[in-house]
Amino acid sequence: MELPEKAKVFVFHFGEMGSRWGFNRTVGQILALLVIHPNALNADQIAETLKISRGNVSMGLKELQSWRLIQLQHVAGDRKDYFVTAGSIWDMAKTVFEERRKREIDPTMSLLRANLLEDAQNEDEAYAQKRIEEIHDLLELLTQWGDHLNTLSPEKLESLMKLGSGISKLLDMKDKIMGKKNQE
Amino acid sequence: MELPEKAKVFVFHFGEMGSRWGFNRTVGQILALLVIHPNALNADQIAETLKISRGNVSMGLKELQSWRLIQLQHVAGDRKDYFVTAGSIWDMAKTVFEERRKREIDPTMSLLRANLLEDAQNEDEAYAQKRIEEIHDLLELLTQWGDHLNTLSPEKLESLMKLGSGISKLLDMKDKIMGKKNQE
DNA sequence: CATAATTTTCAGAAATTTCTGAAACTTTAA
DNA sequence: TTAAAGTTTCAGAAATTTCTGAAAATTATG
Repeated sequence: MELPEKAKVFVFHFGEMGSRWGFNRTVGQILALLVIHPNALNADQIAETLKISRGNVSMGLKELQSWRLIQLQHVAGDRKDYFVTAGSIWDMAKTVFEERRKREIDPTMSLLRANLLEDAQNEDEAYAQKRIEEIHDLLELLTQWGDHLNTLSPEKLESLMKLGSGISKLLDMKDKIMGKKNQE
Repeated sequence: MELPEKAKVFVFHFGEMGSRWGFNRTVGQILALLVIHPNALNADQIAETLKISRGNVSMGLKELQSWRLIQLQHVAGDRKDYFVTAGSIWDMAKTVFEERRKREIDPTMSLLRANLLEDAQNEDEAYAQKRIEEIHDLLELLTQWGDHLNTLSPEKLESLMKLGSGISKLLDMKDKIMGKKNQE
């Protein structure tokens, strides 16, 4: 299956960018291909289209499944495994955030927390701990906020994001109405 | 300068994680070292502490400066260049977001936009364009939102993030008050 | 200006990551 | 069962990234 030029550019770009998002070039290419392809594809088709080895495709598909970004789909009368992307673009973005958090933020948080449990032996260590605490608190704030946003319905989330500068006004409004409640 | 065990663990961890955040191991280690160190450090001190070559440190410092994460600082009576982290942890996080956006999101957006300007030649291309448009719109929404959040004062931003599930209520409140205004 | 101190550069070495393809394994169905 | 169809694994090859260290370039000082 020969890819039209436009599609090629897209797939290659996502190959390069893919590495920024936590996976390697071919994994990025496979995902991009599945995103723009209207039908489910099997491993042989992917290998042929991207001109990569069958084994590499197998590993890439496994990786994408572990990221929950693609799904196996059976095609009637065909024994091969076919794959499609899992959910909408929006769903996939959410999944990438969640997975990256699990893989990158959570381990860091544990490490920082463990560090903060120990006693500082001198002034320098006390300084280091202060900084580590700042990092920890920032990450905690960010991840908790992410969790909250995740609980919002897509519509609410979208309307929140589209508020733009309205957010500032809304916050003022809230402060006026809620008043001193939270300042005791 | 020998690093205490606790500091070592932190620095090495950020070395590993650093690569996730867009730079390589030594760059991550140098940044981590500067974060927890109370005083400015020069290239020789960094090289000795991290046991890496002088040339590598030079490249790493250049990289961190291009990220605007560290700053040159002169020490009276010393000709060497000393470095400290640029701003608070919060400032640095903001900077990382901004820089990554510039390096990763913006080029992707241009590519997607260019693709959308072309006409689809057939049904498959039309499908691909639809998906590409979804990605484009999502990225645009995210980056614009990021821009808005960036304009908020740190206090407001923090109070917004700490709202937690209050966000949902606040949005409902807004809808009630603003009423049908936006639904015409 | 000369030279000493410091930083930067960059070719090649080392380390790491990714990829291939043949062999091993699994599943299906005759 | 057995064999055919399909998938996964993984050792070694290839590609890529990172690192070193000596030489070149830059900057400061007497």
